[in-house]
Amino acid sequence: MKTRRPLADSTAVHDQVYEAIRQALITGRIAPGKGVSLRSLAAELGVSPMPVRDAVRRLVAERALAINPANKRLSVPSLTADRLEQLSLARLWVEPELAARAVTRADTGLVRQLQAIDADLDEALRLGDVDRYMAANHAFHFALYERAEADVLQAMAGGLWLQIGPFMRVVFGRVGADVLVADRHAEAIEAVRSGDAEGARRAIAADLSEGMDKMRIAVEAIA
Amino acid sequence: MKTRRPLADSTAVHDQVYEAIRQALITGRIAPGKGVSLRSLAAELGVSPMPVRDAVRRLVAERALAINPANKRLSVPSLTADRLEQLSLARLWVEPELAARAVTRADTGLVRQLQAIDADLDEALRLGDVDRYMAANHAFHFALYERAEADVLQAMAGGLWLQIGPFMRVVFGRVGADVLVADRHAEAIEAVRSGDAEGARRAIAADLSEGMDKMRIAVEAIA
DNA sequence: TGCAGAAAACTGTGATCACAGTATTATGGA
DNA sequence: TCCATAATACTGTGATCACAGTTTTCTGCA
Repeated sequence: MKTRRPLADSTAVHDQVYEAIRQALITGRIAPGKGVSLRSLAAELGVSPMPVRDAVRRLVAERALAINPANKRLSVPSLTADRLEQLSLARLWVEPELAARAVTRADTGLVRQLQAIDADLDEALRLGDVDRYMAANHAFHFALYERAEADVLQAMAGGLWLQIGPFMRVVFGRVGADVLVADRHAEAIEAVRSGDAEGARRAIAADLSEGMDKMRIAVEAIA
Repeated sequence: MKTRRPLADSTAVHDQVYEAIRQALITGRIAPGKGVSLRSLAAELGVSPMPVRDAVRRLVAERALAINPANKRLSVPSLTADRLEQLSLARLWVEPELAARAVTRADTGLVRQLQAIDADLDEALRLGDVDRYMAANHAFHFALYERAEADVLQAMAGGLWLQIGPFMRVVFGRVGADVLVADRHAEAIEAVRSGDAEGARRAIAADLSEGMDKMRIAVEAIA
């Protein structure tokens, strides 16, 4: 099977594979605890195992995938209450900080972008489309964080989302998306619009805090 | 060149390579901005390029190595003031938290271990052995953090340390190790011994804060 | 001596194979 | 029908090669 492509787009295959798996994880299309393998992923994505190996290595480093130390097999980490607590704490520190920094660099274009994403998010909620909701929620937060121009912190936030993504999907898939209609996005947008950095910090902190609380309750109920 | 070894120790070759490069970075034996390559690293370590490739992929994901997007070549990231500020902020949040958690799980064995490492550190300082100092300083902090039993946070701290390591070495190599004789390790050990979580939090925060301040000044002086 | 331009060396990437384990499935006997 | 055991399939790991692109070195002309 010759998969050599004309490389019209210059991005390396392993980057595309990474992005594909990453999206699958963030939107929770791969369930926690589920086992995956290099060859199965490769077959699914229509590429050779080699770039998958590169992408997986990266995802393991980001703790978005785990290696069973006994048999060295790959799996999506299953979320424990302890892990959830640590991830919550970390998100609650880094993400409000990014939001506050973003405000000082914001413009009306960002406000419009956030409003558009939020509208899409609301529609996804109304339709009960969990996949689309997950993607829109991610897009909202990172459109904002991107503006902070703090690559180290943003990378940290990205890693945390990646770890918590599969979780969210399981929880919301069971509990129903209607639980999370109440977010603080409007509040955050207003803070960005009015240049209120501390307001944005509070809004994002509240958004995360409430979301994680719901997850905590749901995780306990499931486990 | 047959490098197949008897695999007496079960750890995979790419893990050993990772650890070797990691140590080289943490102790600053590879200078920031310096270019490296898969094959040169492989030759240096006496292994084939394949496990090096795996290890490097992991280090890039941890931002301990960087890929030049233009020519895709590897290098050790050079530290900017902006990057230093973000890393400081992140360390200042996560590491005191780990220290505080560690205290609640500490025992006399940990205290003795920390004292031993600190003694080694002091001797390295007296001898002016920067390599040994760097290794001992890392050992001290992570012997403590290890006890927190918070793998997510500890991984974050490890990643931050990995990013800041090459930096520290350059700064202290130029400025001389005598600048940093004053640390807060004794204070931290005492807090661990007496079970004072908040004291440990303060001690580690002060230790980091003062260390990073020195680095900030040195970086500005150099740049 | 200086400087184009060709040649060689080196770069990361991807494919393919071999290997030693582990897990799964099939098989045979009670 | 049930269970131990053998056979098969599948796993990650490492080695080796090919390739296209970039960088460095060498060469020959002025």
